[in-house]
Amino acid sequence: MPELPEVETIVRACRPRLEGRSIMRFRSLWARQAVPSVPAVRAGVTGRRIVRLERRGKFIVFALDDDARLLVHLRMSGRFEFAGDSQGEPRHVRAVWDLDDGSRLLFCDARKFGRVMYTRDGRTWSDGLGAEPLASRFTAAWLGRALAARARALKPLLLDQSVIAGLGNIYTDEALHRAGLHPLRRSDTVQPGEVRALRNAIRAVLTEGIRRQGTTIDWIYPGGRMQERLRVYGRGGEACDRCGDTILTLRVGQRGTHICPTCQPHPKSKRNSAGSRIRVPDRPARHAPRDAACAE
DNA sequence: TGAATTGTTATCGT
DNA sequence: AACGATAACAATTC
Repeated sequence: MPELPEVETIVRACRPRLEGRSIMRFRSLWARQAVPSVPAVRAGVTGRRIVRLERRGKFIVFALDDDARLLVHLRMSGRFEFAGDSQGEPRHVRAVWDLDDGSRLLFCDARKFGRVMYTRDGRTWSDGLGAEPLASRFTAAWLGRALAARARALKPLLLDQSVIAGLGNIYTDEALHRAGLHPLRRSDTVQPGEVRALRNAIRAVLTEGIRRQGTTIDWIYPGGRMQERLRVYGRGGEACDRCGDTILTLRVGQRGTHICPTCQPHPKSKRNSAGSRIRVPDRPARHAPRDAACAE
């Protein structure tokens, strides 16, 4: 579940070992991770020097010396490891980069959701990604316009990578709690003072997350200490540190969601009855597998 | 065993 | 028609 702070921590840790290195060889042990294809990635990166290692949203960006980019998305369970760093054989190795100093970078990914993407389009590959929440342009005014431009529940909007890039489930819940906003609050009803609180809360949780090197809640991401500072995430049934009320776990947009009902009062009564309509798809409408049509 | 997790895509409803 | 909500999906661990 690496979100922005975890990815930033990984990038900072890998930067001294990757910047300036040349890629001698690339191997993929899981064909579907490579976009557009394993041969395309291999041809693109072999012999190239890594000029900079950067982060954009939750993407790790290898800026290559020919202006092409290698993008790695860790998705749920991806992680980087250097060969020899840990005792024993690394598990779930899906890709390997041999570098010119003899070191080897491993991409390990138990669930195989991670992606390694090669693009020559250094300028516009990230056009579909939203604002960087820690950039100076991420102001209350900008966020206010983004919220007002849509009529969506706050939490799904904050999780939408095309609006803001980098927030995931943990930091979204934390930011909403710190801002005192309910995850189902409609984005276009948020008042200016609340927008400022939300903007500041987002930056505060992400900054603190980076300072504490991310959140470690399971075996996927080791080394973080932000879990000690979480106020709602994973704390259903416990007392809110701020008001003492019991933290609730609910379901918002198919995501486990944690709130303090006192600090984050529900918007209005239950005016939006759309949310109460439970539509049961009588038939999952299984479509014919489309792999017949699009051979890869 | 089923729940949990991310982001993309297809589809349904308004 | 455009937008928002929803579900399915990829795969694995506990």
